[in-house]
Amino acid sequence: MPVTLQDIATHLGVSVATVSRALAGYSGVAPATRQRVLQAAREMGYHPNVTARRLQKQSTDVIGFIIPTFGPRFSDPYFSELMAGIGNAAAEQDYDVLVSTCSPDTPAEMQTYERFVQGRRVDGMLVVRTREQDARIAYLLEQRFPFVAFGRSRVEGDFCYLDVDGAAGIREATHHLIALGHRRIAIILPPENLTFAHYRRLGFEEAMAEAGLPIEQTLVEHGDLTERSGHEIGRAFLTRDDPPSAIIACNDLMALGVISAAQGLGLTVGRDGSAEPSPRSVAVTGFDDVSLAAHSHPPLTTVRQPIYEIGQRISHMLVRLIEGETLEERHVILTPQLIVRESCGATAR
Amino acid sequence: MPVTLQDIATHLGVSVATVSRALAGYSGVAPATRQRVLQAAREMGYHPNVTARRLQKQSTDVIGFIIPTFGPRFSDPYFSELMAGIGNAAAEQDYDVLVSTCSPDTPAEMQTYERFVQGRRVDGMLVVRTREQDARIAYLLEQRFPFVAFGRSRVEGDFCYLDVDGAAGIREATHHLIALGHRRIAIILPPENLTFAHYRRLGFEEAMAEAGLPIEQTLVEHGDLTERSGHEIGRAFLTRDDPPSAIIACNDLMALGVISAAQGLGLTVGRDGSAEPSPRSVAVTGFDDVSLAAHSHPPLTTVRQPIYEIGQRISHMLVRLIEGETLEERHVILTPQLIVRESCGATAR
DNA sequence: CTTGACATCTAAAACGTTTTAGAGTATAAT
DNA sequence: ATTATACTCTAAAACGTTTTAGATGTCAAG
Repeated sequence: MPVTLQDIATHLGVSVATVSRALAGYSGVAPATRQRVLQAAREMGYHPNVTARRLQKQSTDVIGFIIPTFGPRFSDPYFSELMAGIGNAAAEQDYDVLVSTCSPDTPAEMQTYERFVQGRRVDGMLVVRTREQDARIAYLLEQRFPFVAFGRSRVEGDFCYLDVDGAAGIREATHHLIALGHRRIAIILPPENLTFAHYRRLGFEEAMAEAGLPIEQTLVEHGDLTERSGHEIGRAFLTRDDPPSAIIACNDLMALGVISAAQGLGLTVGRDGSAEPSPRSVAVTGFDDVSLAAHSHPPLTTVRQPIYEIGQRISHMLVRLIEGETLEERHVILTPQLIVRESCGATAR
Repeated sequence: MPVTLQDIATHLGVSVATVSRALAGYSGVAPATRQRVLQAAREMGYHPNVTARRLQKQSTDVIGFIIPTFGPRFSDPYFSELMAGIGNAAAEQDYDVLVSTCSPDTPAEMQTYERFVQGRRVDGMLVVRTREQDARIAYLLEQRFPFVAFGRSRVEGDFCYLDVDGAAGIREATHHLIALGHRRIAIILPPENLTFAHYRRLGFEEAMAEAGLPIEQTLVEHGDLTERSGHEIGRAFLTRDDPPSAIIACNDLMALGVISAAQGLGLTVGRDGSAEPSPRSVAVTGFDDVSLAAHSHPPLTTVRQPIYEIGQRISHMLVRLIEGETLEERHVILTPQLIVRESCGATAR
């Protein structure tokens, strides 16, 4: 029993068309009539039915966002912040966000994309955690469906993306550790199929090469981006006979796991009083700068990517794309910033 | 140019009605015809237009979830896990989830609820982080709009909710600390207007009273649930002349903040070797058991609420409510479980 | 040979909006 | 007085589906 245009029209003795245009603010309706319509709409508590409007307009003003969740229990501050950025920017532009969660690279994930796209539930998609071979991107390209990716991919064809220069970020972090005297540096990379794993490895390799340092392959591991994974791999590194003096984790969650593993082994994270790297201490760096990073103990040296702003920006880009406006930049690369805190031992405790 | 029922109908020389019923699996269409329709639909790549279907059915099969975000930058592993639970359960029941983010208790928040409800964008709402006086709940009740709350509220009127017995959880945590010899116990409560703050305070008061211990009001503070807040308040507690020997934080994020503050002050969190509480150590407990809790250093003693399952359950309850099925229980209270780890000093380091 | 029952199908209405094409009526210009 | 020009309004189509009411044909029972 919600009030419809028809209700207002009959109540006022005019046609639905007139009511519609009066409310839409079109010209071609007498000021007096418009006032009457506006008032009646207010009094009768009219609220447009978006479904009907969507059917007519053949667009939904909704964007889709499918969160790749590892495992059923999924907990990551990174995504809540990204979500906030996406949601707020979308709301500003009068768009809604339809969200779903799926394990990456599964049939269920592709089905969800199809559900969103084929059912025309959304006008465009946001793709995050891009993969080297990304079936989602291939599919969206093939369907010629509007989308913006956070991250690059090897997939054939051009598409809009925003990415952070992970190579530069890790390069800087590595340089920093080298400058602090570290020579044996371990790295915990993201899962190999994710595009950003490639760039982060690259940055590490470049920095080590520039410094003329060899890379020991046994000090290069892939984690799954959880603190648990960081804990396990970190512990494995640190209990070797020849442990590294520094560990680069490719996201903050894993870095926090490494810190906890190190402390569990009685090691000091960061500076332990000696000027040089010592066997009783280990330097740790992360990537992301989630809000926990600043409040861990010791505070985490990390590479900051502005997650919230990234959410906003890809949201904006997608809306522009949907509305057919030309994008000033179809490919955006952001340079992340090294945030030096105490976990690498650079500053006093 | 997506394929419509009409397209199939003309292609096959039958009416849209027949195509529709054939696809819907209704009786009243000859088996042979049904086969022809099914095949044509497959070949032509037909996908129903959900918007049209929604308009006809007058329902959307979408549930709404508005995340209360403190501050623009918002980062909480708790919500990503809740979201995963809600999303997965919804998907199982062929429902979609429309998500938005708003600062709690603002006009913008109410507008978003109105937007969802009045525009009939969703068939029901999920309300989380309930407040003592909750305008959202009052509004939904007044509109007679289906919703399920995670948490109780003082508002007039009956509604469906699921809640965790926070009083019991904090009572147990407090008992545990008392049993370990703690007498001066501080607590960092959630913001006062949130309903669960009330119950958690209650649990604390009950446990202290049972043990015949006085509550010092200067050791009772309200935080804002961020690690930052935990850090600040924890530091304030610990730099007093008469610091508490234990601090109960009402969520894990704040507890992690407290731990980092304590360690920053050179204190040991958990056991420091002595059998009794010592001035060089402090016990810390949290609430939630987010996945970080198990991997912090020391691992966090906390009260576990099964966040993922809670998400699933409220999602299920809401769908039942929407579909007019009778709920076995309109009010569910879950008993949380104390998880003893090392941050309270009970187990060896 | 009816009559009714049944199976199969279709036309048309309905959902609530926007928009196109045009009708009707003033007012101004010729 | 006629024509043109706004101006204001409306009827109707359209969006793609579901569903109601009814049409048509077949067959069996009477």
